[in-house]
Amino acid sequence: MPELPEVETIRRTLNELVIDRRIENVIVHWPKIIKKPAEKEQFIDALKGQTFQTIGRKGKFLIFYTNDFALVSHLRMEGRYGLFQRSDEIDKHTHIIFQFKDGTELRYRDVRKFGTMHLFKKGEEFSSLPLSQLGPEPFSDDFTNEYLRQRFSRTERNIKAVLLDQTVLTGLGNIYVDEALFRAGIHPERKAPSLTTKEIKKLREEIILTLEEAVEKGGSTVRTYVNTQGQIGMFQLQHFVYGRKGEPCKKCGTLIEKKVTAGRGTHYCPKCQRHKKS
DNA sequence: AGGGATCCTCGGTCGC
DNA sequence: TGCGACCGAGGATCCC
Repeated sequence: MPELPEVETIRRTLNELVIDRRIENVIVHWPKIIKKPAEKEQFIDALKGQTFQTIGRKGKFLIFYTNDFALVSHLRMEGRYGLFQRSDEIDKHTHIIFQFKDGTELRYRDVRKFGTMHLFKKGEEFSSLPLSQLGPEPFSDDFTNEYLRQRFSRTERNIKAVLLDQTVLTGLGNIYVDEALFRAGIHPERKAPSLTTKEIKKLREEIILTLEEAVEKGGSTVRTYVNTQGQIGMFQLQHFVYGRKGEPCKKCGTLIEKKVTAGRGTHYCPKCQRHKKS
């Protein structure tokens, strides 16, 4: 499930692979991935003849910029891109193909078909969903302690749910929320408004540090059973809690627990993240 | 406001 | 032991 560090790693890799390549044709095997425009033919016609200029990112969204368009792509759980030769065998989970003049092609694979693509005229991509409602990037100047305090104060939800909410902060998913909460010593079921000023400061620091370290390691590789080219992150080796249920805490030795919180599998150390009643 | 349903497939588990 | 049936995971959006 790619989150900010994985998407950033993919962005950097794709920038090397597809910039300056001109799209000769687009093949769509599963149209439901394309949410905008409504008809796949419009999507195909718009992109034919366009050249990839740069690739941006907002939270977990990739934004492919061409001469006239911004293609907003979300990988959800298992979406992945790869550059292939046209003669390479096509995997059954390949749903969208961007063919280039030189015989190479960018393929989008997605076993669960949960990923989405929205095509906008360049400049209009931030004005409507899915990008319009996103909160600040964790690395931006807008992501301050005071901002977090305000957002936490006007909800009754627990901190896990709030940090997963992309309108609060964009880029965190299940892995990095669990990791940041552990590193900040905060129980995932604490009510967001119960966090002290000191805890908010620590949490903000650990969110940034965790993401920075993860980007540096190329992200986390979880469930690597289908290994396409590239993008093999190593940050999973640094995980304190995610995917470590039943294993000893790296700080205190207590066994890591997992339970469902905010509808998500949630990993935590019951000792390092003791639940303080609010 | 916030919790639930929805979209998908496949690996894992259950039960015969 | 073999195999079909069923369940759950998971991000964002829509629904209520």
